[in-house]
Amino acid sequence: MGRQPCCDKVGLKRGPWTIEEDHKLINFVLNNGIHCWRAVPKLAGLLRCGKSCRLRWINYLRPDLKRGALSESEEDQIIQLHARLGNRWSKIASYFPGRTDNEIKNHWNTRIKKRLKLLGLDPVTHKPIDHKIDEDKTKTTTTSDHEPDSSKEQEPTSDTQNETTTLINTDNDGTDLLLHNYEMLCGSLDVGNLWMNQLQEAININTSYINSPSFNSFEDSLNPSSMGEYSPNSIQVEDSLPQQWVDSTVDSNILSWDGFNQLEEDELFLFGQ
DNA sequence: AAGATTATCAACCGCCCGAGA
DNA sequence: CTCTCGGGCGGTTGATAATCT
Repeated sequence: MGRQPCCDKVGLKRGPWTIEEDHKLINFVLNNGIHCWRAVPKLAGLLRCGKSCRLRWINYLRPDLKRGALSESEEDQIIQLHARLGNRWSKIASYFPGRTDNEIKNHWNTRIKKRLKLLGLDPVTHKPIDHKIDEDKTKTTTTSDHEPDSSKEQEPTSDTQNETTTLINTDNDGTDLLLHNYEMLCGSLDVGNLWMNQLQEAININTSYINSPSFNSFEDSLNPSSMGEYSPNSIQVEDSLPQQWVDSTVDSNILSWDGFNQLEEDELFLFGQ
């Protein structure tokens, strides 16, 4: 029998999102917030399922996303958190404001795994590969910390919390960091200014980028003839969302930047979801 | 230059869980 | 208590880009 699918998939679009679809989703979320993902595609005029919209928003369109490659220190932090938490990517991602679980998972699977193997470490156990068999033999007598028992949530205790967060931020608590970022997004900070700062940053990046050799390919990505299926990878700058918007909407009135400045605080609840 | 291989990452799938009826 | 629904999560796939031969 099985469950019904999350949505009626007949006639729904799949695959890469177009800029137009992104605009529709962004515009809808900013104007209406998120109450029910299932309803979003219909209300936003998208031929996508709610899950797909949610994923697109969380992994790509959220304004607070930090894009660009993960630094080596971030990698180290991920490794240590993975040793503690296992494949609980969302939990690991919660220690990296602006990073998504998908991003961290991908990074783990494509890079960190290899890096650990090169170091002679098992990516699963985080122990030397040569000793894996021996470790397995003794595993029954010791508690494994790399595959945590899902029945007992391994929330860091005050001690482990300190131990963990020191590697996140030497002079700050990870929770505080998250709360700080949350407050930044939802609290007293004017989101319009936040966005305008990012816009300014994006403009600065673009200004230098225009003079770079890869600007031609960047220009191509803006060519209306290529406005159908597009790949963000083709834009070879460390692009944040606002930057992409600048790239794609600078001459568009689909989304007015002025509108962000007018957002009331009570309209910002969606950023805290 | 062209084809083959590898790397990257956005997106999808299916399961699980919690909330609410 | 049971069932349904929606959101969230982790695993996986597939398209594209980058690199190699």
